[in-house]
Amino acid sequence: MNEKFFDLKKEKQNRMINAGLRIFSLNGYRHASTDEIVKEAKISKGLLFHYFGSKAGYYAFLYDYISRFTILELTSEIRDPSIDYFDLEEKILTVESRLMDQYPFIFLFLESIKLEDDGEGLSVLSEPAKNVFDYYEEILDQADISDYIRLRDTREISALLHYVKIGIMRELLRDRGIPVSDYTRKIRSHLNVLKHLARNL
Amino acid sequence: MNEKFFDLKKEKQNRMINAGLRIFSLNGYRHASTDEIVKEAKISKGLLFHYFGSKAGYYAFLYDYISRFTILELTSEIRDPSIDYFDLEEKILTVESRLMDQYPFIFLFLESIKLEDDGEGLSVLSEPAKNVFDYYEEILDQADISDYIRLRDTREISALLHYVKIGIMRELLRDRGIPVSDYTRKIRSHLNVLKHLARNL
DNA sequence: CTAAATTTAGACCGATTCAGTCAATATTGT
DNA sequence: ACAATATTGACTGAATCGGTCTAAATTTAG
Repeated sequence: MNEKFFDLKKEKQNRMINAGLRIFSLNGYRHASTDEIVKEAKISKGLLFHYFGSKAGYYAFLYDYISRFTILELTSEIRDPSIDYFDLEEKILTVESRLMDQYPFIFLFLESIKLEDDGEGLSVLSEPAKNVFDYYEEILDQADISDYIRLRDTREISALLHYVKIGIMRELLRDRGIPVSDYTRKIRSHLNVLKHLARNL
Repeated sequence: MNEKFFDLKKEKQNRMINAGLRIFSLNGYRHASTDEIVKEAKISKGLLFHYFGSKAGYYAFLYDYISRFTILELTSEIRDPSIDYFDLEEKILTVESRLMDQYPFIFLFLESIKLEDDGEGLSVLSEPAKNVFDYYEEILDQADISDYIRLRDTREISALLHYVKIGIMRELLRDRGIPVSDYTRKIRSHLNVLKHLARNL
């Protein structure tokens, strides 16, 4: 990629990043067209290829940039994960909300990579310092669950919460008019239901 | 469509139906190619157009057939929805399992229609007798929740369960080797976690 | 102000993919 | 054996694809 991309105005950078996150999440690598991406980003086609060289290069950049950024934000906010499990989940949610304010489709993009089956798309994904999903598992395993003795472990609730998050984010994909804060609020509400249920075990 | 489709061997009918359900769920109407569908269904291209006339006609058939079939199975199995809420959810799950044995991607297909934004794809969807999603809401609202006094209503748990179902089904989309029974078991396990939590309120 | 350097646009290209057709072949029923 | 029906897949023109390139717009330097 062309490093001068980072000299562009932040707003334009984000438009170019968000367009890719949305179109790739929606259609997968193969069916995501660069025409659709530049239209969404409101830039010319030449510009995309000027900065990223190729569709594959652009895809690789997005994955690398977004996964590093996510891990960075999580590590800096959550220095000690051995706190109460639901407090940790809330903290994670706070970080995710902030990330989504800037990149609404960030987690749908990461999720869509799990479904990716196109050879070219897959071959181009670098393994960033530490895989995002592994990182989640790692910190959630350190959480304190002593308040919920009847809960053997939290994996099932974490998985459940993950499904809820993805489900609500996919609703965001549909209607672009709805602000991100609405989704954060919804997710927090579901988290509270679960917390409430678990507290009373 | 050509009604003689129903004279084909059931196995071939189902192959033709399931291929469409999978490819349309995965890619949406516009990016789902008939080439990919006939390859998945192991039939020739001519055959698809012989029975359904056009891509749009095929899409319309799938929606109409699948949503009628789903409602039919639900109504015949659940004659009285005013039973205990979690018992009702289990009953629904049983019907869904049976449906997924025959059409593994049935609910992902219905879900994907919510995201559909292609003009031609949308214009062709007939409103079947009663919308599937409305039907779900209707019966779930009749459930008995007197055992869970602290639960104001079940909407939030139903929504949560829906997200879990869709999430697990999407995992099914990835790896075609895994049998449907695995997914049913997983969903049932999550349902049990929720039931267990709610019972102890 | 001007000229050089840089950024951006979008028409354009050859290749590929698309929905749909159709003449030929295979299968079925009598 | 023969007619009727079911099925195939090569083929078509149109559209779309990733990527290029020249020229215009904008910014920077003197």
